[in-house]
Amino acid sequence: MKNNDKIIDELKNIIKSKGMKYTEQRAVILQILVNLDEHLNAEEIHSIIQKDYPEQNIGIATIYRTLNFLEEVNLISSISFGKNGKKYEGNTDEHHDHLICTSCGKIVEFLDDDIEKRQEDIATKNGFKITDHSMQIYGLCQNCQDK
Amino acid sequence: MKNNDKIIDELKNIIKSKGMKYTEQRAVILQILVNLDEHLNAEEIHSIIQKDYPEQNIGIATIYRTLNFLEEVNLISSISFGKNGKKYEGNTDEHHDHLICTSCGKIVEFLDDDIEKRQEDIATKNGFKITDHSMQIYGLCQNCQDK
DNA sequence: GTCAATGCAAATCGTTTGCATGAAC
DNA sequence: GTTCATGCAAACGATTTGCATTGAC
Repeated sequence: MKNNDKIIDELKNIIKSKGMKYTEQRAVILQILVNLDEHLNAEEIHSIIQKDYPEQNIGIATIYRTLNFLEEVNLISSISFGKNGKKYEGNTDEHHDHLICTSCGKIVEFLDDDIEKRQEDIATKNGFKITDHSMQIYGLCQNCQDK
Repeated sequence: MKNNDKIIDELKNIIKSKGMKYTEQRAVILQILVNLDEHLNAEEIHSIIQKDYPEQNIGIATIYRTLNFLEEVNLISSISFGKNGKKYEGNTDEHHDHLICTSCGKIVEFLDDDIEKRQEDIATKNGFKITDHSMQIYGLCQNCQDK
């Protein structure tokens, strides 16, 4: 739980520095994303709260508001699917990209230095500044190919 | 207009082979995406039709249905934005990827063989089959950085 | 004439917003 | 006590669906 405390401290600092107010809701949502090593969407986070934190009654609007805020201050990040909306994960130190199954939604994380470098080169060459280093490869995972 | 005829023939063949029916609407939508060298969303296509094909009165539902169909049979392809929805482009022979400005929506197409190869390697290593070879880099374009 | 495709309006899904209430400071 | 955050419900925008009508074959 040390990691946990650290990131909650970070949250508190950011909130204070922005003249905002620290709330239990924000902490719970951040903790879920940091602790569970999964990619979750707003609805899934809502369910987890109802199951694991039954004393909390967090509205779905608050979840969306909090997710937007946490992403803005870089404590979490999101990847978006064609239509299934967005999924979030707690930010770790290491940047990585995603391999996403378009059929079942399975996500594999990977990091490839060559691609990272090439990405930067291409962006620079075109006058772009990569803001979030986000890249996704869509395809079919083994299971879904077999169907 | 030769290119045009060719792709419309292709459309006709696909439609016939599937026991479906050829309609003017489907042809118009495909032609717009093939002729205009732009990335368009459903609403934009709708406007273009009202302006350039005033004799046609194509409902927005038909546009969505047609776009889904055309993408399924690989005559067009789409890229998706965070929330601004999806944009479509006519398929050319050469595959390419997209560099997308998250602020103004500007899109730059590029192709990098190294990345293509690495992508394939990574996908294969993880049991994935890349279905649509889609990759997007999000960032800020020159203009939007200057603001 | 049959069956698929269309246009329209209503429905749906994910997400956002307005507002009165409640909690943090 | 002031101000920000919350929960709720209503609003929203993009996309989909149900259904009667139209058009391709």
